Amino acid sequence: MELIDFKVKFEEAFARNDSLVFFCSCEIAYSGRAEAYLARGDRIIIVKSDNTLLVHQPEGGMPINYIKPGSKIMLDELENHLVLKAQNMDSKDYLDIEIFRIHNFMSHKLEDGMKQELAGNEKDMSDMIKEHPHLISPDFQPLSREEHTKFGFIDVFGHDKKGNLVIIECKRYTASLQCVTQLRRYVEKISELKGIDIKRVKGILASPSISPNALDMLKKWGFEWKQVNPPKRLERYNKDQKNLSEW
Amino acid sequence: MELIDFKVKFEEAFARNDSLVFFCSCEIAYSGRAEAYLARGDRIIIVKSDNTLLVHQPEGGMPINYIKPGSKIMLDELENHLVLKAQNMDSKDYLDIEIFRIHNFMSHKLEDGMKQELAGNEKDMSDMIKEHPHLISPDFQPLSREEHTKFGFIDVFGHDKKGNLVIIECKRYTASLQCVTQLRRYVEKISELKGIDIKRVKGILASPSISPNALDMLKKWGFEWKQVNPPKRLERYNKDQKNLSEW
DNA sequence: ATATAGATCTCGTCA
DNA sequence: TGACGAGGTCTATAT
Repeated sequence: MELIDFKVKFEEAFARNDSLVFFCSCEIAYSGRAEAYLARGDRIIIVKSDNTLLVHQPEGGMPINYIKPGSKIMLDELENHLVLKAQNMDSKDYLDIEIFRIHNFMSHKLEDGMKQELAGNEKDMSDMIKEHPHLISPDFQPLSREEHTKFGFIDVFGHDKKGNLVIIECKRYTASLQCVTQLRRYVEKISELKGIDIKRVKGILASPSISPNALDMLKKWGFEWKQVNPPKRLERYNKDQKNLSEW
Repeated sequence: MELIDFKVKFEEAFARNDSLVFFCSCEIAYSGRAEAYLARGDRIIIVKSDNTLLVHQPEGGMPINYIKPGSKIMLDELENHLVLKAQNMDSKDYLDIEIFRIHNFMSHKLEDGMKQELAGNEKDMSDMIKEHPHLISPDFQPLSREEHTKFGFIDVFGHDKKGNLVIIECKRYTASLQCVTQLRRYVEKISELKGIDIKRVKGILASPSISPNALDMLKKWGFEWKQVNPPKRLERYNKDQKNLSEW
C-alpha cells in the first residue's frame, strides 16, 4: 500500500473513531519516563478508539512500545515517509513512529462493553481462608478479611485459642523474600498500633509454595508457612469445555 | 467476511507462519493460573509468528486475554461458529475463543530482529551514582555496583570516611514502604554475612521522591533518604526531535 | 492526587 | 530450572 493512500485511510478511520491496526516497517523513538530507540523493522501497530497506541514486534507477548489511553495522535507527512506521533500529556510520554512502508491496514468500529469475570485471585483466596479457617489450623479463628484499613492491608486477621492475634498473608504463587518482609511489616505495625507484645502476634504466610530463602527468613522471624492453593471457582466449567472439545 | 472464508485464510496464514490480526465478535473462556469468562463483544485478536496470542478490547492499554509465546493454536469449526483454542503447556494455560462473526482479517510475514535501546532505568541510575558519588554525599566512596552476588542484589555498595559500610538502594520512582523493607533486608543481610555491627552499616535510599510513610519507617530504622533523579541519556536527541517537529 | 499492593503480571539474569 | 528483582510496569482501591 502506498503511504499516501494509507494516510487517507488512516485519517478517515481515525476521524470515525474506529479501532485500527496496520503492519508497517518503522523506526521508533520514545521519550518520557525513560528514553528509548528502536531501529527499523516490521511491526504491528494498533490505535484504539480511546487513543491508546500499541506497537508489537512479530514475536513476544509484550508491546515493545505503547502510549496510554487518552493520548494525542497525529500522522504527519514528511518528504519520503510518514511520522505517527503520539503524546500523552498526563504521563508526559512522547512516541514518534517513522513509517517507511505499509504492508497492511484495516479498521472497524468495534462495540464492546463487557467486563471479564475472574476467579482465583488473591481476594478469592483470602475469602476461602476466612470461610474455611481449618485450612490454616484447627486453632485459627478468623475475625475479618480487611483490605485497606488504618491497620494496614492485611489479608485475613484473627486469633488462636491461646489468645494470640493472627495475621495471614496470602499469595497465589510461590512466596518470596518480599512476601516475608511484607508479613513482617504488618506484624510489627499491628503490634505497635494495638500495643500488643510482638510475641503475641503470629504471622502466617499462606501460599501454594515458598522459596527456601523465604522459608529460612520466615522461621528466623518466628512466622509460619501453611501450604494453601488458590481456589478456582470456574474450573469445572472449563473442564467440561475441554472434555467436550476432546470428543 | 464469512466464517468459512476466514477459516481458510486463517489456516493459510498460520501455516505460512505469518503474523495475523482480525477483528471479531467473540466470547472467551480462560483457564489456567486463574479462571475467567468474557461475554460476547467485539475484539482485536493477534496471533504472532511465535504463537503468542493476544486479545484486546477496543479500549484500554492491556490485553484482556493472552497466551504466552510457544502455545498450541488451532481453529475448530462448530455448527454455527468457530472456536480458536490456544494452549500453553509450560504455563498450563488454556484459552477458548468462540468466534461468531469476523469483521476484518489481515496477515503478513513480518521481519524484525531489532532490540530496543533504553536509557533511564535503575541500572543507569546506579551507574550514575557510582560515577558521581557526590550525588549521595561528599562522604560517600563507592566500591562496587553489584547486581547479583551472594551478598544480595545491592545497587551501589561503598563506605564513608568514618569507616561505615554504605548500602544504597536506587529507585527511579517514588520510594514506597516496600523499598524501605528491601533496604532493611539488605542491611541486615550484609551485617550478618560480614559479621559487622549493624550500627556500622548505613542504608541509603536514593530516589526522586518518597512517600510519607516510607520516610517515617526509613527514619525509624536509622536509614537516610537522598533525592536523586534518574538519568535520561537520550533526552537531548528527543528534545531535538520535538523542536524539529514544532517548527 | 497519592499511596499501596496485586497481577493469568512479564522479563532478564544469575546460581 | 528456580529464585529474585525491575518494569516506560499497569490496574484497582482507599485515603
